[in-house]
Amino acid sequence: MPVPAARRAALRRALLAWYDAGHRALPWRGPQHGADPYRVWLAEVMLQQTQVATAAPYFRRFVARFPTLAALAAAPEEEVLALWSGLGYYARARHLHAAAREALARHGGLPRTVAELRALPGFGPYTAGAVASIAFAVPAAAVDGNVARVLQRVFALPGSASDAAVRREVAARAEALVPPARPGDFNQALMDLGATVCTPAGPACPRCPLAARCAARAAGRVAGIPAPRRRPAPAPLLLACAVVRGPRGLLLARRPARGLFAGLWAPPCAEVREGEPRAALAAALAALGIPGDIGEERASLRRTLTHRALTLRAYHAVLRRPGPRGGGGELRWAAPGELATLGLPTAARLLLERL
DNA sequence: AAATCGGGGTC
DNA sequence: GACCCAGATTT
Repeated sequence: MPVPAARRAALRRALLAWYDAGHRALPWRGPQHGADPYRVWLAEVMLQQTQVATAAPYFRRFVARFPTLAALAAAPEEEVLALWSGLGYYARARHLHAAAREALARHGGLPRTVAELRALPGFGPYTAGAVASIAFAVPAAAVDGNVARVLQRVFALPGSASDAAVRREVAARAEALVPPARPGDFNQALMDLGATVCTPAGPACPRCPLAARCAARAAGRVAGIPAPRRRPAPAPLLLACAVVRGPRGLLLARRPARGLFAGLWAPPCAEVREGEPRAALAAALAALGIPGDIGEERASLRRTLTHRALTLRAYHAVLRRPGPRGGGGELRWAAPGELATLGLPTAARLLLERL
């Protein structure tokens, strides 16, 4: 169903006026209108499935170390992951790094069209639209969780935001609504509104610039739109980890390039079944080329991720042969003071704190 | 279409 | 504990 032109114009006007009257001051929003495309991109990636308050300190550290796309492209992946450590969804960092190199080589910087952006690693429909509209003033939609919720309510589109048919309908409305002028401000206004006013629970409708034009409000259905999504319970996962100490610190192994905590450093771990963690952990050490003997359990930690109920158990272990010599490989030693500068997942940091 | 991939904020 | 967050990629 198309949005009538008059309604479209009224929604745009009300939203941009609200945005101009006092949007949030955020580290990636430059003082003047034209934002730095690299900073816009970095912010969008960090903000994927991540709240503004969580991402902001990471953003500051990241741009301090890598102020430009060229600086990022020149860095080793290892350092990029270290700066991402604790933020989660680490594939984002690897894709960001790969995309920086690719964009520099092929376009001399970030390309300016949705299609070209979309072809880079880590650019999905949302991020391509957000960067194109905010950094390059391309009238493209950028539908994130906030925008989807706002539009579902404004147009009274029932159902869960994860439903494919709902997503298609919301995307179509968003495309039709983005104005040719100030598309980036318009998209950010929708996001700000969703984050600060049209919140998932207990939205502040009396403060909403769109309240008079909101179909869900008119129908008294704001609380039921969108419908909550049901997630399956996280599957249990037991990881046994070897705590190996040497003269140069604690032994770390790089996680495999795919899967959980991919590419990060952690004590050598093995996914094990309840009951035989030691044998499985010994086999994992042998597979790494460092056979060892597994001793007593030293610490354990439970942690729930979105789709995993993680249990980590740390076992004291002694190598039968000397461990790795230098860096550059899949194994390394880390002195206690070094851990903070390395890319470890939060679960591993918390486990080590308990030793 | 469903699963995978973190961590934290919020009620 | 449930639900969500400026989602993308793989299967």
